[in-house]
Amino acid sequence: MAITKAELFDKKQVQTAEFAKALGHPARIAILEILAKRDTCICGDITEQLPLAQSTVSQHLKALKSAGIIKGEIDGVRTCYCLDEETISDLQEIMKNFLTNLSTQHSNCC
Amino acid sequence: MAITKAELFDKKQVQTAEFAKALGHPARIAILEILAKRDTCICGDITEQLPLAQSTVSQHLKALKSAGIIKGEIDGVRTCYCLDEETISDLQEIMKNFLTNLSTQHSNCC
DNA sequence: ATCGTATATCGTAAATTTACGATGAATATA
DNA sequence: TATATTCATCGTAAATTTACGATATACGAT
Repeated sequence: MAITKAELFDKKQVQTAEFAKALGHPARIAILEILAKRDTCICGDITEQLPLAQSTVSQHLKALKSAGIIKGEIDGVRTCYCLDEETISDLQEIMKNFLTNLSTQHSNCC
Repeated sequence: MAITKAELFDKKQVQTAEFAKALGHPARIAILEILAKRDTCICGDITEQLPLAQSTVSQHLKALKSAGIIKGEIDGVRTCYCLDEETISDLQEIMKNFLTNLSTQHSNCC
């Protein structure tokens, strides 16, 4: 079962894992980089820049959105996507903390 | 198909996503934290500290190992796991770069 | 040589992910 | 109003992930 026993872990651990998971696909990394390159919101042209079908891109966008990393606003026919700076700050903080905790000490190992 | 069209993306993007994916489960986050808490290597007691079966923990360890984030050395009957400081440095660098690139500028959005 | 312990691997089941085409809903344009 | 465009969602298929128990392997201890 791909049931993740998330409830058996720390809230913090679950949150860290969820953010990491949201970044766990090259298409989503690429989407975030595309959004970052712009100083304005972006609509449909995301799909054109990726080697994936429109519906697939839409799915990845949904994943990023439900992780809170991007925002999407409807603007007429189009949907306007951009980064959610606030969540990205959190993400940055969480990852930094997690990773620096990993990298302190550890001398007499393997 | 869960076939990730990884070859269609940047090497850097694929690497970033792979690292993120390796961190994308609370059990793996927990394992890394357990390993970090020790200044010595750790063997079997990892399983005892997690709400998962031994075989499942072994699978997660394997995932972390093949991402290069931990090392495992056989020591008699037991296997001794510890963090791979070098990869963690890389990981830190990669994540920092990626995330700070996301968080620069972006004013006139949504 | 046998027994017990530690850990990896195998087999399996269920859920999830990734991907695509087709369809639907909403809006802009002719 | 009819048509075209944009994007989300549905249906579906295949691969992967997560999880477990059972088994295999390898070593240490008796």
